[in-house]
Amino acid sequence: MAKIDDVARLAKVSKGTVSNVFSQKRPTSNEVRERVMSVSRQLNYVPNHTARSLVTKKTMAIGLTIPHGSFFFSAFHTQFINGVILEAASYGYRVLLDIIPVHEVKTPFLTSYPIDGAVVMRPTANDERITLMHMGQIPFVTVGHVMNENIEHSTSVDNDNAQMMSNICAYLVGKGHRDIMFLNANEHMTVSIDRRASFVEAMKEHGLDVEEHMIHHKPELNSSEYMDYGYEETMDILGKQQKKVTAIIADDDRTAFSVLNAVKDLNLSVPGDVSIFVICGDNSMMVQSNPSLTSMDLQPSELGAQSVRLLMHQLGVLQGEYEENIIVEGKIIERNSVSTIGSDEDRE
Amino acid sequence: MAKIDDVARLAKVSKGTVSNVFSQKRPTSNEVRERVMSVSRQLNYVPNHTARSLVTKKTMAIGLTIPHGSFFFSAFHTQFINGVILEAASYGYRVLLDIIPVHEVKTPFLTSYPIDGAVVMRPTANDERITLMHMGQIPFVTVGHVMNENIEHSTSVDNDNAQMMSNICAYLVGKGHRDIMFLNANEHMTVSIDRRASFVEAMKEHGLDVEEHMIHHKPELNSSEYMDYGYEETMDILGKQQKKVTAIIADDDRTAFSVLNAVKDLNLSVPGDVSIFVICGDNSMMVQSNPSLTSMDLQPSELGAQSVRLLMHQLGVLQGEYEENIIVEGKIIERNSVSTIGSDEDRE
DNA sequence: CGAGTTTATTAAACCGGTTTAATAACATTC
DNA sequence: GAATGTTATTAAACCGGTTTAATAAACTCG
Repeated sequence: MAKIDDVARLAKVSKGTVSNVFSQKRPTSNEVRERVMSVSRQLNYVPNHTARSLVTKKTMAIGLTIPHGSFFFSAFHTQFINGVILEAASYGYRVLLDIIPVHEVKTPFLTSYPIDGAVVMRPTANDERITLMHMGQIPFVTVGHVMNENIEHSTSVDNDNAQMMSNICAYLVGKGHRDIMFLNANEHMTVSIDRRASFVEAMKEHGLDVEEHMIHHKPELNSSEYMDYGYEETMDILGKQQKKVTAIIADDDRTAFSVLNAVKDLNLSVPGDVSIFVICGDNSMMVQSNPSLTSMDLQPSELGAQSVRLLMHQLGVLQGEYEENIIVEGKIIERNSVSTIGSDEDRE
Repeated sequence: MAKIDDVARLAKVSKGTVSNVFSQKRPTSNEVRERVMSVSRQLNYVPNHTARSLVTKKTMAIGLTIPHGSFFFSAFHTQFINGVILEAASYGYRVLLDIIPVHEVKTPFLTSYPIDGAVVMRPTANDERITLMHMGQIPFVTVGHVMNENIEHSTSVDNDNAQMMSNICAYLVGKGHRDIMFLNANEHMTVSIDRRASFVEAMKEHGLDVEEHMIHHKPELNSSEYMDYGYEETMDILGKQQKKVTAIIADDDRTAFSVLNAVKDLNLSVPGDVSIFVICGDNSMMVQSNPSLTSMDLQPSELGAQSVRLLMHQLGVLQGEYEENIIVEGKIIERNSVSTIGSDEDRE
C-alpha cells in the first residue's frame, strides 16, 4: 500500500499538504490538489484509517450494544439496527456490533474501545455496559431509560410506555373490553417494568382492577417455557381456569401467534371471542397473519435514527441545542384482531 | 486517559516492557508484571486500540457486508449475523456492519477500511463489493458463491442448493406431489439462480417437466408487488388460471404466510388441498403458524460461524489446513404443512 | 510603494503504542 | 573460572497519518 510520503514525493509537495488535500481541513490550491489526486490515483493511495484515528482521536465508528446474555434479534431489534446504520452512515460513521461482556475480554486482547460513542439498547437495571461506558468516558445514548445508581445525567430515546399503555387500554376499553390480559416482556427488562405499572394505572383510570392472573411475563430465553409463552398462559387462564378474558395484549408477534393457536385449540375465535393487540412486531408478518393483527407501531427504525442523531450531538458532529430525552410516538395500527363487544346494548 | 509512558515511569520500567506485559508477546518476570499491573489499575490504564492497530496492522475487526440496495434483514440474516458475532468474539474480533456502497464515500471521510477481513453475504452477479475487497487486498469469505469474472480463487460457505432442491423435490414427490409450484427468491440473487436450475433438474429426474408458470421470483423490495408476493401468485395460478398445483415451495416464511392466506381465500386448506414447504424461515414463527410449516433448515447460524472460521484461517489466526469451500447441510424439518396424496390408489 | 494582511505551503513535532537490536544479568558447560 | 548460552530489559526507531508554528508568496490599501 502506498503511503502519504510516496504521494508527497511524487507530487513534489510536503506530506502536510497531501494530508490537507484529503482531509480538507485547510485550503489547497487547485493546481496542487489536482497533482496530488492524480498521483494518488496512480498509486492507488487512500489515507490509512488507523493512522488518522490515532491523531484525530476519532474512530468514526459507534458501538451498538445489543442486550447480551443470550443474544437474539426480534423484529424490533432488526428495524432498530436498520435505522441506526443508515443514519450513522449519513455522518460518515460505521457501526460496530458489540455484545462481548467487556469484563470477559482476556488480557492479550484487552484494549480501549475503538469507538467514539455508543448506542445501548434496552438497558437492564444497573446495566454493567452502562457503568463501563460511563467509566470509559464514552458518550452514549440509551434506548429506554437508564436505571443505574450514580448515573443521573443521561441522554436517551424511548417510546412513552406510559402513554402507549394508556392509549392501548383506552382503545380496548373504548371497544367494550374490561377483562384484558397482558402478556408482558421479560420481567428483567426496564420496558417491562414500566409497562406493567402503566398498564395497571391505565386500567385503574377506567375504574378497572387488574388481578394478578391477568399479567404474565415472558420466560427466560433458554428456559423450556420460552417457546410456548402465550400458548400456555392462554390455555391455562381462558381454558383450565375459565377466567373471563375478552382481550389479550401480547408483547410481540410471536407471542401473539402462540395465543392465536391456543385460542383456536380452545375452539374460540379471534376476534369473535377474544381480541388480540400486539405491542411490537414485524408488520409484514402481522399483515399476513389470519386474522391480521392490530398492533402498536413503536417505530423502531425512527428510534434508531434518533438515537444516532443524539449521539452525533454529543460528539459535536451536529451543532446546536437538542433535547436530551427524545420520545418517539407509538402509533396504533388497526387491523382485524380487535372487535367491539357489548355493542348490542349500545345499538339496540 | 493514562498512557503507556505514565505507567512505565511509575512502574520504573521501559515502555517496551509495559507493552510486553499487556501484549504478552515476550516473557516478563513476575515481579515486573505485578508492578506494571498494579500501576495500571491505579491509573486505570488500558492500551490504546488505535495505536496498537497502527503498528500491528490489525484492527481486530471484521466487516460484515449485508446486501445493499434497500437494506433489510430476514430471519436468515438475523441468525447468520448472530453466528458471525459469537464466533468472531471467540477470537477477540469485533464485527463492523457494512452497507455503504464504498464508491459513495465522500472525500473527507475517505480512508482505508479499518477491518482485517470481511464476510460478504449473498453476493450478486459481479458484485462490486467483492471487486473492491479484491482490489483492496482485504481477505474475504462469501456466503454463496462468487460470480465475478476475473476472480477465481475464493473461499466461501454455502448450502448445497442443488442437493437441497433435490431433497425437497424427492420429499414432495415421495409424498405423491407432481404439480409443484416454486416461489423463488429475487431473480438477481445467485442462490435464486442456482435453486431455479436445481429445481428444474430435480424435477426432471423424477420425469416431471416444469412449466413456466410454476416458477416465480420475488419482486424487488421497494416495488408495490413485494408485500403480496405469494398471495398474488397463488390467487392467479390456483384461482384464476385454475392450474393444478398440489404443493408450493416458498422461499421464506413470509411468502409462505401469504400463500396460506391465498389458499384460505380460495376456500382450500393446507395441507388438505395444497401442501406448503418453506425453504428458509424463522423456526419459532413456523412452529406457531397454523398449520405449522414444514421447512428446510439452512442452519444460518452455523453458516455464520463457519464463515468466520474460514476467515480466521485466511488471517492466520487459525492454523492448519482447511477446506476453501464449506458446505453446510440443509435439514428438512417435518411439521404439518405437507400431506401425502394419491395414497388412496397406492393403498387400496 | 511599502506596511499590513491573507493564503498556501512546509519542516518538525506529535499521536500512543510495538518492535528491533543492543545489553545486562544470570545459568550452563567444560 | 573463562566461554557460551539463555532470559529479561531497554533505548531508539518506527507505524502513517495530523497539526503546529514558521515562512514564503500574493493580495490590500492608504
